[in-house]
Formats: sequence, structure tokens, C-alpha cells
Amino acid sequence: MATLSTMPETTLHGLDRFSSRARAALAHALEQDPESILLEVPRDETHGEFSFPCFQMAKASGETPPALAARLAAELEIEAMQTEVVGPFLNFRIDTTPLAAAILEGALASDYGKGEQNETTVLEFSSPNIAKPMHVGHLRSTVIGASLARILARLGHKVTRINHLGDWGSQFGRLVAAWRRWGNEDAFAAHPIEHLLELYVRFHEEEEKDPTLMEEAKAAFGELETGEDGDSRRLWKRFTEASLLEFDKIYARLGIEFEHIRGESWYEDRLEGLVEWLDARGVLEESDGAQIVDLTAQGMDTPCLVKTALGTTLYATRDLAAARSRWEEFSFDHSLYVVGSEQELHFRQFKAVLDRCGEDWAARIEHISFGLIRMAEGKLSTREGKVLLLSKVLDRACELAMETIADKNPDLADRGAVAEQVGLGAVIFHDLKHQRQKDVVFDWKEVLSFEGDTGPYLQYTHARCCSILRKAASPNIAFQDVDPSLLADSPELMVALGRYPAAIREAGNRREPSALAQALLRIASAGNAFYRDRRVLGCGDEALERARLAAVAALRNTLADGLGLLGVPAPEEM
RNA sequence: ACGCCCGUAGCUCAAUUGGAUAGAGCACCGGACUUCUAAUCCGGCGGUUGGAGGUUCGAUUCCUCCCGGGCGUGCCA
Repeated sequence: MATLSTMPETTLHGLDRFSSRARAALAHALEQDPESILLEVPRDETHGEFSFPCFQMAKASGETPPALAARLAAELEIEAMQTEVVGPFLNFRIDTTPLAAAILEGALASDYGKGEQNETTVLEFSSPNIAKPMHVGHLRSTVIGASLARILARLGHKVTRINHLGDWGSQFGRLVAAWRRWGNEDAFAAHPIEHLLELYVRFHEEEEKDPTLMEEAKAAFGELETGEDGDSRRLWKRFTEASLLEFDKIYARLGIEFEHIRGESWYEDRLEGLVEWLDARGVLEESDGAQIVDLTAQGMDTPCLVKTALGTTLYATRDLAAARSRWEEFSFDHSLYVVGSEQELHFRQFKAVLDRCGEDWAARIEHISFGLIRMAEGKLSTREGKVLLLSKVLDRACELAMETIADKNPDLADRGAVAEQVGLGAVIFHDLKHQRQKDVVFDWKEVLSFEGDTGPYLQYTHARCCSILRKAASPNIAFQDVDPSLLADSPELMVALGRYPAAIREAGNRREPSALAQALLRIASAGNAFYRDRRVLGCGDEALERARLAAVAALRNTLADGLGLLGVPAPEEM
């Protein structure tokens, strides 16, 4: 993969074009490899666009940091950049006209922020359970995964998205057993998922009083796992099909697609082979009648169970089979699993099992874990029937967006469609703006907020840009027709736009969409300040209007692009 | 009990993964719409970064202990 410093300058996007020059000059002056020169972004923008703290290099050369900074400032001659010494820091400032020229050229092009990481990545995300409705808990995996898929694709990855449906396991034994006792065809026909959820909840209510229930459930799952096309399997298929229809509605709404929708059952005929393979590798042991892989040497005191004493498979069995299958099929460089943090032990275990088997590709597996969504009132529990349906959250957000439109822009055409975009945008962005690792307390007031650091704020800024461009006599400004010196008064906007490519890179490399979300907020903020202070249309100077229109177009394009990567719709009017 | 994660302004979160005077939004107070959408913008208020040590030029960030919260800990997923 090409590193920043070895790439030709024309392929460097945004501020990278300037930082790479500074790094190259520093590397030359310090006789170091450019890769070892790390530039920082000063917290305080008045210090410039980049900064080089001299502490470490000074130690190596025996100078004091301020002395080294001063020496470098005197030596360095960088095209279109000025240096400034502040104590031990060497700061870099980009000349405003070349800055505007470079950023405008980049942001008006269609490949802004594109990367060249030519790698193959398998990405598993969303993965709801069959026979249960999607609830707010599924939102995170779904939107984080979908967004990461787009971001990584932009960076050059060949991405394969897999929806690993929870369509297998002992829970289906429970469901089948519950159906046989209390199932109702009419209720199922009318509201399939609701009815199945009722059965599931009822099972858990009654299993304590009636131990024969669990026996029936285990027997039913046993029937399923025989692979025979019997009654159990017919029921399971019906439940699966009904669930998929429901899921598709949500995915269509969120604009999410998968290369493969493969439930756990897809790997069913590989399960026996997997167990035999583990045995052949000599890692399988029996313990209390179950088949386990001991992991004490890997630092885990809990072994990985691959078969119950009854001979049925477990979650880990299926994930191991899936991992092997994906390795054989895709020969991936990365295999990412966007799954909640409560499954961390599971992933450590299943990677450790592959380690024990001598599979070095296990190191390419990453658990992209994320914090749980909790309700302010207490824990959600599917078993107790306490769920907040994802569809309800989306509906409520869109309703509120409709009310807001009626209030703020009652003449808007196509209000329903825009309300849908704004409502979804609020919910999706709210999720993606937080670091994924942190737990989220679901708060209606915040999720439904359309002001401040929200999705609708970004959408609004985008719509404002569209509005200006719509009213312009000639909205399509070619970069060649712009005098960039006329934008020399707007370095804040140019810098914010210029950091966009690096934000995409950071979001991808850290598997952290919030890095992109935060960058978009800064861009929108700079954009709002820009057109507040600078009249665009009818500013009295044709060349100036052209330049400002180009800046607005660059802003609009970047916001639309970034929102697209996050999966937030970008209406042109709202 | 043990393991992992989290703790930053009244609330929700940032802080370039060890850098400069810890920043935004919400809430609150005060200002800006006859001019490209006020879902916006500008100003003010707000901090012992849970606590105590340690590592070093420098710690919100790394280490140890403690406090508080979340999740997990062989036959669920």
C-alpha cells in the first residue's frame, strides 16, 4: 500500500498535500525517514494548521527543543507554507491562496478523500435474531457497520458485507416448542413477529413452572439439527421467512444492503466438519459430556464449548465454522465483526481456538465492539417482552420532523419524504457521533433533537448550500474559472474542508465512524460562519461571486459525501 | 470473587491515541431575520478531567491502588 509520503502529490487530498511537504522537509533536515515524522494538529487553530513538537528529536540531537525548533525554522523552505516557532513547537501555516486553490480543486472533484488501501475486508454487522423484532439495540451494529463498510470502500477496500442472522440455536427449539403449545395461525398471519415474540416471552414465563417445556425445546432443536425436513424445520422456515420480510422494511428505510444475508444456519453443513477438524488438530477434549477446547494456555480460564452434552452445537461452533468458511471463500485481509461489547469474551475465545489450531489468519479477525444502549428507566429484555422497537423510534423521529417542517417551512414540497429523511438522519447521526465503545443511555429528548450537533443541523447546512446554488445564474463553477485569491479571506472553511480526507482515513483505520461525524460538524460550523459573513449572490463582483459559489459547492459536495458515508440522507430542501 | 469497558462543565459528548491556555452542543442569560432557509449565527455563564500515588520535559490519555457505574465469567446468543 502506498504511504502518504510516497504518493505523488496530485493524489494527495485536502491538507495532506501540504502536510506531506512539511514532513518531507522535516525528514530531510533531520535526516530521518519521512514515515517517522508525525505532525500534529494544534488544538488552538491560531497556531497554524500543523505542528511539530521538537522534544523527542531534540533529545536525539542533543539540542534543547526550542533551539531545534528555531534551527528548523531557519532552515526549512516549504512551498506555500510558513513556519513559526513557539517555544519547543515548530508550527506550520499554509498560505491562504494556495490553500484555497488546493482545497477547492480537491473538494469539487468526485474522488475527494478516496484512498488506495487495496485490501479485502469482510464485514459482519446488524445480525438480528429471527423471530424477534429489531429493537434499538440493533441500531448500533447496523449503522456503525453500514457506515464502516462505506468508509472502508472509499479508502479502497474491497468490502463484503454479511448479515449474520441469528437463525439457529436452541432458541428455535424454544420457539418451536412454544408454537406447538400456544401457536395461533390467525395471529401469526396478522402480525407474525409480534406473535412470535409473545410465544417467546410466554415460554420464559412458563418454563420455570413447567420443566417439561425445556425438554420439549431441547428435543425440538435436536430435531432441527438432524437436518431432516420434518415439522420442526418447516416451522423454522416459516418463522425465518416472516422475519426477513420485516427486516427488509427497516433495511430499505435505512438504505442498507448486504452482499450476503447468511444466517448461522447457512453454515449448518459445515458444523460436523468443524468439530472433526478441531479434533484432528488435537485441541478437542471432553468435559462433563460436552466437547470443549481448553484455553488456559491462551490466558482464559473458561474453555470454549463447541458441543453440548446432548450433542447439539453452540454459538461458538457456528462462529468458528463461519470464520473458516469466510477465510476459504474470501482470503480476507480483515474480517470485522460489529457486535456488542457483551460478546468480547466470545470473540477472544473463538480467536484463541483458531490460534491453538495454528491458523495465523486468526489475527486478521477484529471484534468491532460497541457499548450497549440502555434505557433511562432500566434494562431492556427481550425475554421479558420489554423492547423498544427500532421501527417505533424511526417513526417517532419522522413524525416529529413532520411537525417541525409544518412549523418552520410549511410551503415545502414533498414534506413527507423530507420528514422521513430528517427523522432518520437525526436517529442515525445521533448514534454515529459517539465513540462506539461508550454505552449510550437512550434518551428520547436527545435522539429527537434537531438543533445543535445533530444530523438535521448538517442536513440544514447542506440544504442552505443547495438553496444558494439553486438560485445562482450559473451554479456549475469549474475550478479553472475561479481566482482562488478571492477566497484567501476564508481559511477556516478551507481548513475544515481540507481535513475531510484525513477524517475518513481516521474513521476507517480506527473503525470509528464518529471521527468522520465530528469532522462533518466542524465543516458545517465553518460553512455557516462562511455564508453568514460573506454574501454570495449579488455580492457586487462577478469574479468574487464565482469564487464564493465554488466554495459553497465544495461545502455542499463534501457534506453530501460525508453524510452519504454515514448513511444520513441529504435532502436539498428542508 | 475474578476479567473487560466506562467515569471530562448542571446534562449529553469532543480532545489529533503522551503535547501548547481541556473544547462543542443542550440548558440558562444577552444579542442578530424588509437582504442567498433563524433547524442558523454572535457573546456570556460554566472545570481539582471520580480520588490518591507513580512514570517524564510534558498525563484527560500510560502504570498501581481505591471509589462509582456497565457488561461478562463451559453446555444462551
